[in-house]
Amino acid sequence: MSLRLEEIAQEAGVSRSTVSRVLNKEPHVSARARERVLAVTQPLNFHPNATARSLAAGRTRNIGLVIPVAVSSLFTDPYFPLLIQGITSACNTHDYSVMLWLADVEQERQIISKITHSGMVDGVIVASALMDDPMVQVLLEDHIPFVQVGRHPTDERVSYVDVDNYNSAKEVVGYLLRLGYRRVATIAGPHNMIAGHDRRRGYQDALRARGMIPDPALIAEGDFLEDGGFVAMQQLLARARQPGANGLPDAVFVASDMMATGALRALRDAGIRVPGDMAVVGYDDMPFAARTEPPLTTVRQPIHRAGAVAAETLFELIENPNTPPRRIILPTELVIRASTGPGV
Amino acid sequence: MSLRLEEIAQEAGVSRSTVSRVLNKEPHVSARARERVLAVTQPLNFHPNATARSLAAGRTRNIGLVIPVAVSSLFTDPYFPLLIQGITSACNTHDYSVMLWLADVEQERQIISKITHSGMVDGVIVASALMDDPMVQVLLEDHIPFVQVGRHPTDERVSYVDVDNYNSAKEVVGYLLRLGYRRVATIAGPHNMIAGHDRRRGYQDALRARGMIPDPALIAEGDFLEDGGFVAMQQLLARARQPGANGLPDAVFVASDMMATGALRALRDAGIRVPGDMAVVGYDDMPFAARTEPPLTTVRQPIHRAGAVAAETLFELIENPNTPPRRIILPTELVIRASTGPGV
DNA sequence: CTGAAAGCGCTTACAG
DNA sequence: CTGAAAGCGCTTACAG
Repeated sequence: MSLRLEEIAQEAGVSRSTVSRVLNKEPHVSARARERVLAVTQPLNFHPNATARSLAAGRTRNIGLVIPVAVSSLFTDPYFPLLIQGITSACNTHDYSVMLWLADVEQERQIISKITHSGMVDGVIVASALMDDPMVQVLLEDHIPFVQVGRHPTDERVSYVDVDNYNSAKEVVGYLLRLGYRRVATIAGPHNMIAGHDRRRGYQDALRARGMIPDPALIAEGDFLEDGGFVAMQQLLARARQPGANGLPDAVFVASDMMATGALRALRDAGIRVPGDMAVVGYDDMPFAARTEPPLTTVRQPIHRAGAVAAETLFELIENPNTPPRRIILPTELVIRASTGPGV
Repeated sequence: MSLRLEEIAQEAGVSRSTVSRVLNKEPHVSARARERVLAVTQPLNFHPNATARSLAAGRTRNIGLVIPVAVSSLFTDPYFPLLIQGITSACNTHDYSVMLWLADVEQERQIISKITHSGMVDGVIVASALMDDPMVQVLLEDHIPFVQVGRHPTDERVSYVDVDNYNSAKEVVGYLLRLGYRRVATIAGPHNMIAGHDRRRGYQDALRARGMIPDPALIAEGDFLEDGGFVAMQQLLARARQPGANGLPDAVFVASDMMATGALRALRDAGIRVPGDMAVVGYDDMPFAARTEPPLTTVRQPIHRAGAVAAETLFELIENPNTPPRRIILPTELVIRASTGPGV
């Protein structure tokens, strides 16, 4: 169907090897040969067959992006589009392509083993793995270069890029405390996801740092999505109405902006004013966080950049197989808006 | 690194050809040979090298998903994640993989020609092409099987899946008219995107069908995103305040739910009540449409399904090269919620 | 610097 | 039904 190196070689009056060398930008080619080859190759917009090239070279220049099962429902979260944009943008500039797998419950195992055993990709990015995701072990055992978006809690062979969820959460809760809020609740992310876990710990330790004891009644858990935040806030409100309860929280740290919008909606429904009756903080600084009612104080994390850095780190691991595991923490930033008010 | 067919063959006591046949589920293999092969292949979780297989077979079982430049900013729209989920899900069940390209301004040409000339994929899905996207011509000329999500306005060689944007828009505007609204405005999508174009025409013809003449002052254009809807609504309001204007619209058909949330925000800011002062209609029925304030009357379109159908159509085109162009229209549904009120 | 040739790991007529 | 062998279109030592 398409032209082959052979045809180009004939046309240019050189050997197939030389054409290959020119196309791969290898150094030891005479200027003359190079010109001749490019003279026929450029106007034709010729690209060598990627499959044959992969087979011969032993590398595909493809990376896999795997978004595991339990979080694929999270795909309605603007987090993933941003991450994907970052990844594809790095791939474009480094001449890699990305294969996308949204791993489905029953299919996950099967997909992973296909990926790892069939040589479709040179490496893998795992987005938001669960804390106990077995996929990571498979990748490790099979020596597939991979980087995880989100740190691995225990295994230090895992390369990752993440933000400092623990300290950033601690910081923003500290900010609430300094504003004078005293019953600070949290709507945490899933405890089996590392970001959920770390932000929750940050919340707890911020309280402890002030000599306060985290009250389980002030901790609800959501799934990082809007509805989850809505339901979790309703739980918090219901608990506050129980006999013997200590009344409404005066502030809440919500572990994602999506959940925060759900929480705001629950508060609106309940006639509770923000920040007058309750301060609200989110996490992510999604584009919409500046436009919620009221605008959301939140923690900005560089999602697009995390994607790009993850990809670039993966390229490094692929191209230098002896690179030790890379653990990269990207900076966050506290963004103060109206939802936390002036304090009490 | 990995095992090859050769090793499996030796272990199973058959030839490499036979192993290949078993793995490819070809019919003419004796039960005995099949068993022997599977006996060694299954426990090992063996997968033949995808690259070698592609090269030998002349097909990759990969499809490309290309989201062109001008819409890649739209990637913050939940539309794309839903579409992608539909596509990957069909790919999983049909044993295809998807390669993802978000084509960037300068890179688009380059990416397309790499895709079409290097044989990385057997076909391509083009999501939301601009009406004059040159990529389509390239795909056509190079005889690459492809299907577009969104119809092509003129070229009947293009296979696509779409919804009936024109009639569904006409229908929902007709609904507003039957409710008694008389100054019905629209916030249209970009005129260079087919969906924006068609929904706008549907709006205009619904008015004409009632003997009304579309008033340019009642037509604003947005980019399908939240901010675009916000700005467009502000324009509409500003025009209504001009000297000689005929006052506020009493209803507005917004061409996407995202823009509708922006429009609602602009109305809230301006102290205009929905639906009391102005009825608002969206398009898409995104998950959040049921939770806006007030909940949004909208047109439900099956985005996830469109992705799956686009993929399946592409598989058909790939596997039966003589298939004539397929033009598939998926059904929409009018979803009535509070934002249009009981009528006047 | 350059070319002839082996080889990447499969699939698939072809012959039996 | 099965195997030996050619061939897919490249890359890359190897020799010169």
